[in-house]
Amino acid sequence: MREEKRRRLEGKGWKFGTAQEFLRLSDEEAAYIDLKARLATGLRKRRRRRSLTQADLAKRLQSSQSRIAKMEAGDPSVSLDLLIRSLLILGTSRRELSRIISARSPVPAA
Amino acid sequence: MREEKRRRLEGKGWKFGTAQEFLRLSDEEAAYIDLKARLATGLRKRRRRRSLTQADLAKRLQSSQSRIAKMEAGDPSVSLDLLIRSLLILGTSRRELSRIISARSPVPAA
DNA sequence: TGACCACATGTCGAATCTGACATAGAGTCT
DNA sequence: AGACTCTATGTCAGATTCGACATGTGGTCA
Repeated sequence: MREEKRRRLEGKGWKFGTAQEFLRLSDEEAAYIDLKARLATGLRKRRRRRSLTQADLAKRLQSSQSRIAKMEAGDPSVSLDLLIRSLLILGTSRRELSRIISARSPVPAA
Repeated sequence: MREEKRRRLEGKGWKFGTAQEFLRLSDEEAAYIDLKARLATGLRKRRRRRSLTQADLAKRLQSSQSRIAKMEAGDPSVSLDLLIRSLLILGTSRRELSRIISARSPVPAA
């Protein structure tokens, strides 16, 4: 992504420089964040359903507890790529993935 | 991703060290590649529908022609993140996205 | 043939993302 | 209270991905 654009996601994460910028999230940015939140929730749900702790899951994914926490929080330092790879490793099918993405509610029943 | 795992995607890209490794793609890896291919095709389709050249699209996405080519080729140097962001910028809705991902055919009609 | 045009491929410095670690809540138990 | 468990948050070196550029390929014109 472009610096110019990146720069709007200043500092650690979502904090923007000015209030108007905060209110002026572009459509794509909003869609991106929404999508990330859905995947994040989907991941947490699937982890919980298996009664795994973040540490357990981290081991399976060859990652770390802190990164799992960030994934589930939709942290800006986490890419869609990592979220999706994690879901796939948990055995999520394309069909389920598609459901997570398109469900009317941000927290799909499945 | 882990080194150990990465290392299997040696050299430039998909080429594996040995033939058995090539034939032993794990389920997640296969799903990941399949997903990437779908998004790649979806992107190309949407670009073509708008009669844009790769260079045109690159301008819109604030990227470069070569990266667009790599995206559409599902090149290993391209992340799902970039592919999805590009689709979103092209106005692809979550619903369409979900369709691209789950369609029975790897090249969804829409 | 040569001059374009759209696309593919390779490389590279810079930007971003990741796993690991430390540490800090918050909840539960004795 | 202290000990323990699970989760959240901050940091950072190393790995990955990025845009940009150069260059190659194939097609279509005159």
